[in-house]
Amino acid sequence: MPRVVDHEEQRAAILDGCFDLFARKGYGSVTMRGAARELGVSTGTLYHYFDSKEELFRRMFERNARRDIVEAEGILTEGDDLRMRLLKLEEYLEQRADHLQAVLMVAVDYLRNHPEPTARAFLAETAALYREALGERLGLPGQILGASTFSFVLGMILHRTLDPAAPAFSDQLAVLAALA
Amino acid sequence: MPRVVDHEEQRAAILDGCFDLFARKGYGSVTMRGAARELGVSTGTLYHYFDSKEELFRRMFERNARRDIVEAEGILTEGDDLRMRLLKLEEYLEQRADHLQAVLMVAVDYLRNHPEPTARAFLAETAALYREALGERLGLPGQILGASTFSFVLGMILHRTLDPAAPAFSDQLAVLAALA
Amino acid sequence: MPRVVDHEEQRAAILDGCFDLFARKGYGSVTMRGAARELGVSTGTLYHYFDSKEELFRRMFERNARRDIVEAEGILTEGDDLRMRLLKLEEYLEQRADHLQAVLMVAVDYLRNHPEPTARAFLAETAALYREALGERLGLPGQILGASTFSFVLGMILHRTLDPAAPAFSDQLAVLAALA
Amino acid sequence: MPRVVDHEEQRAAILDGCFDLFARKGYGSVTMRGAARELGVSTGTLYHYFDSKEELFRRMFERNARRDIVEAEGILTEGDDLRMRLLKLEEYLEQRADHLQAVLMVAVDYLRNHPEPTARAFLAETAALYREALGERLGLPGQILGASTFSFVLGMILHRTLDPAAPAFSDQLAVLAALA
DNA sequence: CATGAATGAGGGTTCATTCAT
DNA sequence: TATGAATGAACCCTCATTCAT
Repeated sequence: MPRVVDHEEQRAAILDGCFDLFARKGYGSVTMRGAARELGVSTGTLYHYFDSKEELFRRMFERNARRDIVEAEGILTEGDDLRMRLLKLEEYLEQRADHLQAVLMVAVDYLRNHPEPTARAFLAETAALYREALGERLGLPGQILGASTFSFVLGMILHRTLDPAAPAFSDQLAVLAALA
Repeated sequence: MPRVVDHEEQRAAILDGCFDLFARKGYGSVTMRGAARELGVSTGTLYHYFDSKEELFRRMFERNARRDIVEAEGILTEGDDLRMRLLKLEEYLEQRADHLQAVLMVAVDYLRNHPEPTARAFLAETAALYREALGERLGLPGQILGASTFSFVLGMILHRTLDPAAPAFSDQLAVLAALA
Repeated sequence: MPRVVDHEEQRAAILDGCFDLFARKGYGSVTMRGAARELGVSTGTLYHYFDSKEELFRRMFERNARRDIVEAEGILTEGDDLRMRLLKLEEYLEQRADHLQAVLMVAVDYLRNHPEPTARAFLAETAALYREALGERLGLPGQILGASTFSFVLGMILHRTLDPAAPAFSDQLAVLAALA
Repeated sequence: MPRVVDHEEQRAAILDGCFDLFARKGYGSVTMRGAARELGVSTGTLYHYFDSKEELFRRMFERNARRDIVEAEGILTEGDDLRMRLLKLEEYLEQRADHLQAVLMVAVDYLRNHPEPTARAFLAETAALYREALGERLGLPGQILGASTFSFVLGMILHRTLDPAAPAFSDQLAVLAALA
């Protein structure tokens, strides 16, 4: 037997250690050497577990998305009325604002570095995961309503990223709640 | 001082020729050599007019923003009622969807390549230009309402970028119009 | 000592499985990991049986040479007259052209990757095996005649490798036969 | 104007400086960094003049072939009878043995590193240059005779490369002359 | 005996920028 | 003013070999 290491566990450990790095610096600015150094392994080891930088990124990104969704589902408990659920959403967004900004940034960044259709498809799938979770948890009837709300959330996050002086999520969501 | 005129004309010509390049390939994938070749000048000339790739980008980006806004103002004519103005917005967005997606992408892309505060500040300013133009033209009372609508527009564009299967702008704006 | 038997069998199995790999991809392009995978063993096992990639190659190469010679001797039966034997040679060469090209390629390839005198000496020895077998089987009197014929055969193989449009072995050998 | 350098002259200077390196170490063992160092330029400069290692090699190889042929033609003067011309060939081969061995080695080496059909085609073309020059200069009637002689010459060179103890060119050519 | 995880120097190549002309 | 040759650090990735298990 080789060094007593559970292959899948190691992969997971690397992925977990990677998210921050990608989130902080962006896809294009993460170097495999840098990642290896940060993780305390060699570049060879990184390539032992992942075929390429892109594969490393994709697995990390998907893993993160699933975790985000689980976490969101823990907060956006069903059953309450819509106003209540919007408040929960606000709480979640505010709590995880930095993280979500990072996710968005890194997604766009990845897209720019990989213009191939497969990369687009990968991101579309992952975006759908988030969108569906949001629509479901918010109990919004109809696809379009869910997608529009997702657009709004996406936009608020991006808006704040581009301009930190953008209004708080709570204020913007209040507009939505008032209309609803 | 005819020299100066030529000088400024050259600068402008370079900037105009640059937007497509940045939009198509992204900030990180534009090389100064490539840009020079595409523009039919030498790298030396590029550096004669602009101190760095970043300066080239900034001037190009700002110039584009001003043009976008002028164009939008031509379409989002004031005077009509809100529903009418939302229809005009829809028309503008649909017409310029690709361009606006590119602008968004390139902005985020630039941010990732330049994490310094000055870069953030530059983008925040430019974002404000767009936001204010939108609020004004739509005749939305109150900053927050304007900012929220801007978030929504931003989100729709980004949503479509991440997932081309996202609902059409018209459908999403219809949700907004129905609420209003 | 059944252990020893197994051991030697394993070595032989590895060597036999290796030739194709080296022939197909060339010395420089065979990786120990790739070889291990193809053979269905681990890199560790490879290194257990052979000290280095070079040793693996040498043993494989020599083993192959011996087999080639045995095979050639089966075809180039003595006793016939020279013209007859040249026809047999032609038959053998045509039959095994691809294999012989591969042997030649891999030999040169190995030489380039190991410029040390010991590597040259190893190849010189192996070349002598082929040359002597050829001279003997063809019944050529004198070393120089044998060596010259060997040069010619070598040249035909290399010629065809460099330029697949080179004349067929039969046509070239006909020139030789006509002179003889 | 940029640094006063004739582009084509520089290219030629690099190519000339490269041959020895490739000949000495083989295609696979020449690194662009190493080549740059040896030539006293930076890797960037190498890539300024040649798109890739392969292009550098090809141009160098073809240039060398043309020079070889010009040189051979200077020695293998026409007009003499065949025996005389074979003596001249012997003189040329002996004089340039090391060089020709190197050419052969590097050609095979290149083939192993670039298995693509275009690489084969390139080598086939270059081989044809040598073959035709030889046939013409030796005044050999018929394609097959020329090609066979080329095979023989190729074989002698390779033979000597594989086994330095192989008979001298003169002795082997004497066999040919005796037959003719 | 056998495994395969781990290493890290080194591979080809890119690119923002400088500067002699 | 304009040119483009030159730089060299840094990029992603490979691979022979080692060694803990």
